Amino acid sequence: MASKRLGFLSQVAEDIAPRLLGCIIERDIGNQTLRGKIVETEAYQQSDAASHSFNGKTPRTSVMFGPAGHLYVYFTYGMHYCCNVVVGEEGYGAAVLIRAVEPLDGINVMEHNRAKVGIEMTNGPAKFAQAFSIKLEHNGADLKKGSIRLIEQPALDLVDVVQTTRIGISKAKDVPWRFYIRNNKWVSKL
DNA sequence: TGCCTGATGTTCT
DNA sequence: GAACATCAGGCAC
Repeated sequence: MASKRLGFLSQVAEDIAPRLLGCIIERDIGNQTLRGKIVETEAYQQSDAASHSFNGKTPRTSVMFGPAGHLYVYFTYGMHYCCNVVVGEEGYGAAVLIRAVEPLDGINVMEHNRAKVGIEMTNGPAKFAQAFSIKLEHNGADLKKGSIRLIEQPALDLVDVVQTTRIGISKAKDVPWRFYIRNNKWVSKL
């Protein structure tokens, strides 16, 4: 019964993170549909000290241990939400953080949500979550259906994908699991 | 332009 | 009680 769609999400996080670049995120708000292209991701998985799942399953991280293709939303720094795509085998805590997207449709709604225009709308994980109005209530949402959907796109040419170390973390900083689209202005700084 | 810091709340120890 | 996968504003240069 499992849909063939998003089947690639059952691979390991560091393989899926670059594969998600170029994929489309859709978000229904009222009678509007926001669409954005993923341009920056980071991989996190259970054996990784920087991952929320590193210390095992907790009420907060239980979604990460669930089936792939769901949304893991967490609240951080007292004021921000970040959203991840749960990946890998069920029972193994892995996810890919969506760090930045390129707005395609519903840009006026994103501007309203962010009170910003241009790249400031979505060039960071918390900015993206705010622009798309993704909050804790969406934790565990199914990305194959519902109001937030992930649309698979053909894999990008590897020459267009840049792989670097992750940013904004204090552990396992040397693990090169951050991926972004080369020469894309919507990628977050640093 | 780039560094520094305050804001803020959930989670875990 | 401390850590935290952040952001934005203020200030120095």
